Amino acid sequence: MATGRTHRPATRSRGIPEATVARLPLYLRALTALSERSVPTVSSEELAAAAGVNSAKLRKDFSYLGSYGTRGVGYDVEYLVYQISRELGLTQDWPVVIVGIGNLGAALANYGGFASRGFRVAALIDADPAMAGKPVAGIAVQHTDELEQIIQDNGVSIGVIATPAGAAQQVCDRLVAAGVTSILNFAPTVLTVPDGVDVRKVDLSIELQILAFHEQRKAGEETGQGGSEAAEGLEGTPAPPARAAAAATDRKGPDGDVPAVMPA
Amino acid sequence: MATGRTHRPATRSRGIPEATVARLPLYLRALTALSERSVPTVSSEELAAAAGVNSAKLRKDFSYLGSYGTRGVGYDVEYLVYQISRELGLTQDWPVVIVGIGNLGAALANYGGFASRGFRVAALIDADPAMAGKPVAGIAVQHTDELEQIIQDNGVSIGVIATPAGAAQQVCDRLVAAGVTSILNFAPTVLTVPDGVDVRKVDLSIELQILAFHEQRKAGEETGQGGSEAAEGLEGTPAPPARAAAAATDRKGPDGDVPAVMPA
DNA sequence: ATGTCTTTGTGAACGCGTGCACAAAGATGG
DNA sequence: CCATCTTTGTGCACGCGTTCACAAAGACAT
Repeated sequence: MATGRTHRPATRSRGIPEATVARLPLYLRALTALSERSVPTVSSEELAAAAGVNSAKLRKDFSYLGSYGTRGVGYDVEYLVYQISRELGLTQDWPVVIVGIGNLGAALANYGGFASRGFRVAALIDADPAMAGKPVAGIAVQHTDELEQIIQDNGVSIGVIATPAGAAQQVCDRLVAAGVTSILNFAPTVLTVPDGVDVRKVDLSIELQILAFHEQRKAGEETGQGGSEAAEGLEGTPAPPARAAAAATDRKGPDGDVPAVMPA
Repeated sequence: MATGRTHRPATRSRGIPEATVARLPLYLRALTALSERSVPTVSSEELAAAAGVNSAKLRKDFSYLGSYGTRGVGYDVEYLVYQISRELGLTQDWPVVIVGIGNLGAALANYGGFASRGFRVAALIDADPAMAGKPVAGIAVQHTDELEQIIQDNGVSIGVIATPAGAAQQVCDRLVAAGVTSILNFAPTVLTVPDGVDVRKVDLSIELQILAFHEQRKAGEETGQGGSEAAEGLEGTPAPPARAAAAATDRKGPDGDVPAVMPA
């Protein structure tokens, strides 16, 4: 409560919808590009196109941050870059540790997108003693034993897990115990964390599976036959006695392309 | 999604909600683990816990697929594994090409999660002539010139883009022109694609930025003052125009979005 | 068979996010 | 100073997704 400022629109700080937060980095990227081209101002329509979203949505998103635009003109690029950066907390430097320096971990360490936006790789950690001391992306890999010390010394609050699935939870526990409160998880596992700790996961195989679903659907629509009818192939699969039969008959029908969805 | 008109007027193409589709891979993973432990059946409560979701949500998700459970008992693990696999289109083999074999591309090529679920890396493609022929993950890298031929010969419909941002759109266009209809994009760029083409993006830096936002919020609550307070520093200038100068100084270097891998 | 007990499947209410459409705000020109 | 034109900011309606709560369905014991 610094100034006696009348209550700022409650929309401030707390009220920003999660969906909006997720888009802010997108806007920031588009704005940065404009900034580099020395574009002074931009309209919601133009910026929305650059970010790949609807202009109304963009305006509403910005409205949660405040009234930073000028009617009849648009938004001041530099000003908006600063406001969004501040809102996202990118005006400060975030030390990050990457645990698990395999192919993915190394790729992340080399990823320019990190350093370019207020994130600094404070340390690379791996459980393999043979990796210790080995330089990756210009940084010497350290052994897991030093994990706690590293986090404390650097005041790290964000950790990236790029270990095999089997080690993820254990690493996660140690990170949290050491003080990390935000985790970006690349391991294909569900992490359990105490309240107050944020976890975001990036799952490569899941993304592909989702694409496969749509791909199959597209193929099914074209040919008039989809994968739905595959229930027949159950013969070879171990299925529950009664259930297999029941489901099969249930879905039998003209087989058309009656999806596995049954309206009541 | 990504960009362009991914707006699906919901042709009621399929009754399965997008949110449900996104969770199916999660259930599948948990079920596979149970299957390996030879667990015969599982209740919605147990499975939900393993997948990290609410049990009611899980039951509703499954209800879109059909009635595959047995009241009083639960779900037959093997049967459900098959049903979900089929629904996701994983009972068939999907040839995939990875374009851009830098650190990230190599990591993806080595990622076991792909091959283990019906995805087969048909080819690795890179624009650097020096990479051609070089084996990565046991597969010889091929030059971009052969992209179209590779896609046709292998009947590839899913492409993964791991190139620098600058090359992404161009690669995307070529992939689409050659017949690819689903794209997984790792480049920090908004891709524009024609209708009928699905694009999913994985943006490492965006995920970190979202974490930073929450981290800042947490820090702000603790100290009783936080990021919002930072606004005070600028409180003197309510008008955008003057703001530009101040904001510009804090942004050092043009950096922009440096791609994950390889040079342009 | 019948009753009890477990777990599913789902109707209904609720909340969030999206997109439309328009009034208000400010720039611009006469 | 007034008229006109551009673009923001937002009230509102709609649809999707989540969650609750419970009846129905089946297993199991007696």
